[in-house]
Amino acid sequence: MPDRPTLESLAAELGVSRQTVSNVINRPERVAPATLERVRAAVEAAGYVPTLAARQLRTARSHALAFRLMPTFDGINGHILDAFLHELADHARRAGYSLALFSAEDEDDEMETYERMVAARSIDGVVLTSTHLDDPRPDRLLALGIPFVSFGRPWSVTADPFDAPFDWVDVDGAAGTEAVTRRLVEEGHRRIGYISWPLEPGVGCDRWDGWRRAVDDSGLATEELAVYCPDGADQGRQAAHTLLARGATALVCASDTLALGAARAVSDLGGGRVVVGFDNTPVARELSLNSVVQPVAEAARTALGLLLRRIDGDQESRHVLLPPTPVFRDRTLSGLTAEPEHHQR
Amino acid sequence: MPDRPTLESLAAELGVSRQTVSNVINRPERVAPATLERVRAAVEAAGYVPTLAARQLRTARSHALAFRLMPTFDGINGHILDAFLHELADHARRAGYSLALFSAEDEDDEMETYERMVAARSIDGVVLTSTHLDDPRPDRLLALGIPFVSFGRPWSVTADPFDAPFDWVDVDGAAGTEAVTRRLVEEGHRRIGYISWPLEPGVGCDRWDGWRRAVDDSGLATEELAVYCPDGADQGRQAAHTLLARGATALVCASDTLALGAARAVSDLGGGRVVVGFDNTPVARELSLNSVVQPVAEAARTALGLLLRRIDGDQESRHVLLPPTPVFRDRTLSGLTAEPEHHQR
DNA sequence: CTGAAAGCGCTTACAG
DNA sequence: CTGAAAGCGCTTACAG
Repeated sequence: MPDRPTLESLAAELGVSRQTVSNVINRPERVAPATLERVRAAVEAAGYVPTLAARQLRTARSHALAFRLMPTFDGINGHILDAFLHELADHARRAGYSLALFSAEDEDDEMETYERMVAARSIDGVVLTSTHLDDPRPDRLLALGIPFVSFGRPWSVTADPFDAPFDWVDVDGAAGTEAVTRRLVEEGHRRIGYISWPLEPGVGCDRWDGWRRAVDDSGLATEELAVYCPDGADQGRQAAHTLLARGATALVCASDTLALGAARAVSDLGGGRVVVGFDNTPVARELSLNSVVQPVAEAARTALGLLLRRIDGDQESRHVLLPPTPVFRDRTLSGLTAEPEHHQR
Repeated sequence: MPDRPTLESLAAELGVSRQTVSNVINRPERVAPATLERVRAAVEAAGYVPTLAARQLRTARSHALAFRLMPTFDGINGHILDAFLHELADHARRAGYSLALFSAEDEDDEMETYERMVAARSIDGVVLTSTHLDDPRPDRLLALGIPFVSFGRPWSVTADPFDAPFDWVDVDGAAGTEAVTRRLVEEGHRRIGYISWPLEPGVGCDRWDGWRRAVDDSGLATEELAVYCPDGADQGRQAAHTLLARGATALVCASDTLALGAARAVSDLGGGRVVVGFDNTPVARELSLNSVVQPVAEAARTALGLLLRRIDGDQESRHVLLPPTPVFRDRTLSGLTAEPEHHQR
């Protein structure tokens, strides 16, 4: 048994040229059936796998995708990104791509890392996450000329995300809070509060918009029933107390963290009020909180598909908005039974 | 400006040979100061970065480490692995290594992935996590001959982990629960319960051991004050009720998930009992639960150091056990003030 | 359908 | 201190 089989050593052993072996692996249709079978058996027996570096050097394709691991300041909400990464790794592998994971200090550091990776030809594309208002990264990646896809739409005061000159996938948060709110209206609620972080264009604003639409459509009061505060359980609890004092009977929250606090406020007052969070995090599941499930697996699959298409040279920009699904677990909500656990990893 | 600078194009431009440029990058001490400076300036100006694949092919080193993203069945406890991965990515990058992330169905799938990566020469080493009783992976990696380090000691009924023929880093869970329990004894508690998943060698058993040592040493009762149940908030709550009924005034839990449930049981009874969890997860922070902080950053740094040393040919096996740190936040604990938040990411 | 040739971009001994 | 040569292991046109 040689040190490690190569195309050369295998070919010599079989009495064929090494490009025949290469063809067996890369273009089997060009090889005669008999040869094909013979070579394949030998490849199998030797446990031969082409050396990645050699292939990369020759094809100028790394079959690797860059992914920045975001600092999870908040491990509760970081859950969505974690789940997204899992799904992405899964689908990437099936497509023959690997994930080059890295962490960065800040966005400049992040961009420098992409630049270095591109210069070293060690990645074919980038998966961006956690886009925010006036995010400089898409433009810089566009300038770099590296294919990329964003999980998260470009947030902007002026521009329409559907006009963006790059691919993105996002979850329609507004649709989620709207569905939740309409459901609460159907259940008979007339004063439905909303708790979220400050309202500049972004995730919180998007979710706020859904609540507002549903409440407006139903002719219910809105103004004094929205409270804006930083994302945190304590803040959510305080905000909830304010809203409950204003007569709210149900609270729609922009995150499970806020909902966690809101639920405590409700229990401070002896219960009987409904709280709904967002993201269906592990805490929500453990505490049987109502929440909204993001279709993370579908988002990851879609993002990967868009990116691979880009890498293959497609120039057209695509934008995909996916609908989330409310999950009601709280028995307080009349007539509702808890839905089966969604074991999204 | 050429398509993309290579050693060749840079050398031609500067009127030197390409190995001189290569020397400037890899062995600057062999180059005359004047040449060095001139070449460096050109490299900088051109934004030249060596193509990774070519270097890999030549040096037979990928400078990449494999890491399996574990399915996080439980996003609360999965937090430690997430934090570990962050730190690992950080330190790896500083050491010039990248992380090849992948997900796998099960351990067979995981092993096959390592084998393929080794065959394709696309990784230099493996970082193993989530070791368990009779884990088959270390032996298989040993047989593969690929350098690896394990975050988690080898759990076994018979063998001493310090005799293992491979490198591992782990957190001394027993030391954590022992410290916590002794502290509770100092605070005057005489009936201190313990809640954990079933006691086969592993993390739960290790943490149990610390509690038992402290309780035994203090001459307190143990037998009826330990309850074993699956890891979950509901289970923790139920177990806590059992122990509280047996007169426990403090509850040491093997996880924050169990502690979350136990805290609810305590509040069911009107409070006044102390609960301590483990891992200092985001939930514990949000809910001001007492917990134990794992030194994740140090574990990641140590693991990487051991692995790189292995990759460099060191044959000796090293085993490192790191002490965790209790964090008391609950004001119920007399005389204690909340410690400053540990913002481990 | 199969094989001889060229080359991807680097680094590593080895002469000079 | 600097340069000419060889080669890492592949794949891709191109002949035959």
